[in-house]
Amino acid sequence: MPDFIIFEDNDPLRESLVYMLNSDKRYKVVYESNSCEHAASLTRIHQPDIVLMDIDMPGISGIEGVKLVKETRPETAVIMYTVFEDDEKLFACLCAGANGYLLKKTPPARLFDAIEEVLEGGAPMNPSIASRVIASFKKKQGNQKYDLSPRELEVLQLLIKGHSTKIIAATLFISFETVRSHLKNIYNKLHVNCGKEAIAKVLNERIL
Amino acid sequence: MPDFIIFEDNDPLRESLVYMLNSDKRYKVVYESNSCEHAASLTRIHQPDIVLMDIDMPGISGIEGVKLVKETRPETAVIMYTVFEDDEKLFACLCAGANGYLLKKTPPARLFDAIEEVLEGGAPMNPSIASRVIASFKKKQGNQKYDLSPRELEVLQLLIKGHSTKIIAATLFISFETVRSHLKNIYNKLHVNCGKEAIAKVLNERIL
DNA sequence: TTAGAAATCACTCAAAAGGGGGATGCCGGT
DNA sequence: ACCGGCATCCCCCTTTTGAGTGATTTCTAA
Repeated sequence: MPDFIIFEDNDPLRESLVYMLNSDKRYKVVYESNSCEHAASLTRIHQPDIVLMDIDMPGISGIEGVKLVKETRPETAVIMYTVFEDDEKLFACLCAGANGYLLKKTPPARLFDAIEEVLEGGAPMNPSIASRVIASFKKKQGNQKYDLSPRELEVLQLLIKGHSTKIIAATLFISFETVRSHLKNIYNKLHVNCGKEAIAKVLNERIL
Repeated sequence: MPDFIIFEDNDPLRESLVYMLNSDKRYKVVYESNSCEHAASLTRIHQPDIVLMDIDMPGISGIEGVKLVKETRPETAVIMYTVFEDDEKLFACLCAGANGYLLKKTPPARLFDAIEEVLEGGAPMNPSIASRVIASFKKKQGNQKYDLSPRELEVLQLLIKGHSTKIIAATLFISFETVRSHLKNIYNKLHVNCGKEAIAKVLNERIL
């Protein structure tokens, strides 16, 4: 049963979302909040599968909120639920790692579809949003969500072939210790703790 | 009259094969080579009906050779003619598209039978080879070429999520040392030396 | 019935990997 | 001129892993 957290400052709307989701026995809202103030710690504590996030909230915006959630727990799917239709906020959210982008005019039934869609790894969004995203692909290349340096990429590519630190060092003609440094930085950027996790993450999420 | 190409680096053997086949007025050897270096272009040029292919050759192996021939001209029948009886090479050849697999200990008379067999669309192979192929089909469904036990599969599935030995042990409610035993066996069966290589191999070759 | 697998656990030893520091030099932007 | 990112290297220390051996139990198939 997927766990939800809802960030939405409009009280009636938030409550009706909570009510809707909890009415469906497939879902469970484990937390609701009217601000992104503690998005990171809430995510760490509740380990939600899906986060519904408004953009326009007092204090920390939903765009920052997405970053906080994703940095804390990248596997949590974040669906933006907002009135904003302008490109700037849209792309800011997607760059921050949002999995879906729904307008508040979206009928509730479509919301449930969207939830199922993200659970299956999809990226639900309104048609008008989708077309803008497609259009942007002509130039925008969303590779570096992990912001790895060129050298780190080289090291990572060797790592995911299963090579040891020694072999990587020999291959790149640099010292063992340097490779270790790169690996430490890579692990931090990928939010993993060891090479095995890194390989698993990269290959499963086809990051490279 | 079916045309032959023979790839065999052992000169006396290759020459005797050529002599044998050309002595039979039903067959014609249109080319012979001691390496698979130009297997693709030779196949394109001579359009052979049958290729006799050794496995162990300097440079490009016969296994690669089969691929080259089959990619160039799928209707050409390839008969592997080799001393190797081990499963790994056998299955590699069959996966690469070999039509038959004969051991060099096969008497010449049987070789002619085999040629007729492939010309009729059959798949000639020595009984010992055939039995291994049949045997492999029982398990081939579940996990493919690596014959992992059910428990080993469970461990491997956790491994490729990047989990540590400790975590795997806790997840399966077995001891740390048992997981280590399973991992050692898995590494042997996958022909790798460490977990990172195993993850890389499994995910890159989408074995699971 | 017995030989062989599968699964379980244990112990040793050495190598590899991970986490924490810190240091240097280079380069680009403010 | 200064700061930050990048790449390079070094040290210390702990944990994890790999490799080798060996043992027990259970179950199945020859």
